[in-house]
Amino acid sequence: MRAKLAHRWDLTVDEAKRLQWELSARVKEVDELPETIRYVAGADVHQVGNDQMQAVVCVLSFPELELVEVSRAIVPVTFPYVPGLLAFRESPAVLKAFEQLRHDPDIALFDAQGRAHPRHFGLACHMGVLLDLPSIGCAKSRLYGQADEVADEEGAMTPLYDPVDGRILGMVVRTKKGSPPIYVSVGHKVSLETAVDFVLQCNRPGQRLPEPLRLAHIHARQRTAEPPKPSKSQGTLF
DNA sequence: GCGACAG
DNA sequence: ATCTTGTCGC
Repeated sequence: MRAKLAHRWDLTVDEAKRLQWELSARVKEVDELPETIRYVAGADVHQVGNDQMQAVVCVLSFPELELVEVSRAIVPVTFPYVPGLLAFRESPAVLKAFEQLRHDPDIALFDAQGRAHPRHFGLACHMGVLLDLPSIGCAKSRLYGQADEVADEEGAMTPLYDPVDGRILGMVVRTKKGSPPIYVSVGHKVSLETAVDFVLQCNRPGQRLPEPLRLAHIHARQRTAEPPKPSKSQGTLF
């Protein structure tokens, strides 16, 4: 699937922040997803070497959670890691991986924040808006917001608040007893309630991360076996 | 000025 | 994210 909205990515830090403020107004925090979810996507990005980003999108059937497709894209690094501007570093690779999908997902989970972001526009919101796809942010650690401690019981959760206005930005969820909680927030076209419920439905017992992201993480870690470059010596020596 | 800071 | 093996614990 291709993005329905596009913009340049080679922006300055200030321009990028301004764009986030503008685009954050386009986020829809109400459920606007298909009656029946057939495919769920999980996207993760890993840095390869020092100058390349590799994105992997895994599409799983729902609610079976069986892997049906893996898309992979490698793109050169064009933006530094700046807290709050992760999307400008990883999105080009993510969008390319989504373009190559043969099975379009009904919703996508991202290994990043959604509305739980200083400008309420984390990577999950960014991808959801550009792809016009229901999306959910599911990060392994906190970027922005305050929350109480979460009980160490599977399924326990507590709200994540904006320190400025007290608004609820997301939910801190303990998906696995004894492990750090995950930060779930709205990406696009879903309510926070639906987002949390969906993440839990994608979670396999004993796992900290929802299956789509767990698999994307595993696949993204593996470097693509370099396609044998056409070489004169190949097949012509001797 | 100081601490915090998705991946 | 990455540099990196074994190891302590359920």
